[in-house]
Amino acid sequence: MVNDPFRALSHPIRRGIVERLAAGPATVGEATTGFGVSKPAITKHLRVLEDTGVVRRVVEGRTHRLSLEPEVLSLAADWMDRQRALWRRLFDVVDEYLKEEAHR
Amino acid sequence: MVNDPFRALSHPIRRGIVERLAAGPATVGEATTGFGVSKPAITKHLRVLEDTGVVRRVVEGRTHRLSLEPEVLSLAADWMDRQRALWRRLFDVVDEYLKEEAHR
DNA sequence: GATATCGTTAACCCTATGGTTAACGATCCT
DNA sequence: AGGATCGTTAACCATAGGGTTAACGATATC
Repeated sequence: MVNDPFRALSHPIRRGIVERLAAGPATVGEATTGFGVSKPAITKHLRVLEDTGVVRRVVEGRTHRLSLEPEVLSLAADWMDRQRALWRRLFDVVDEYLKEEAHR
Repeated sequence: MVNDPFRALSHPIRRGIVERLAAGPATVGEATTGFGVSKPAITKHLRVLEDTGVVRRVVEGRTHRLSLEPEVLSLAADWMDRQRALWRRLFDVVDEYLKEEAHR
């Protein structure tokens, strides 16, 4: 509903589904069995993934084929990259400071 | 409580706080003003960030100094990297397939 | 046509989440 | 001591989140 990729990834089952789909498209059954919850629960998780644009669904007869739509996830990945770059810079600054300190 | 970095990042205000702290340590006031919510709301967001290990707090007199503790966020970043690598591989496979197809 | 299979929808439940106001604790400043 | 400032705690509220069972719709299979 809020189209937030981090929200989509905030539940381990949804991350699990994404992991499986990262290996290639799969039916709902293939992509979601073994998580230890009921089918309606799965349906809801899929709805979140679709609403946020992470997963696309194509109905093929009575099965539904899911595939990953990584553009939205890329937004999250890019955010993480930017943050990580800042952490690194922060580490470098601290490092530099400690070196300067050591010279006195 | 569940120590899940994605959960910590699933709210825009918490991501905002992380972004500010990525620029360097700051007091609660410095890191959290301007989000348009009350102070108790901020306190709760900070609690989530602390519980998940993303942020550390050192009390300095009446102010509290917050600093980023990126190890936990790195877990999330690493997960994103692994996934991204898989998407790329998936793209390559599809690319390869389309090329093969074109040769016929 | 009857039945099995894939997956969803409907209705419901409980807890977590995110917000508020009011009051407080602790420190700093005159 | 008295007041301003930083931030938290307490109590409460509304909604979202994640789960269930029961029933269904639509396709496939015998």
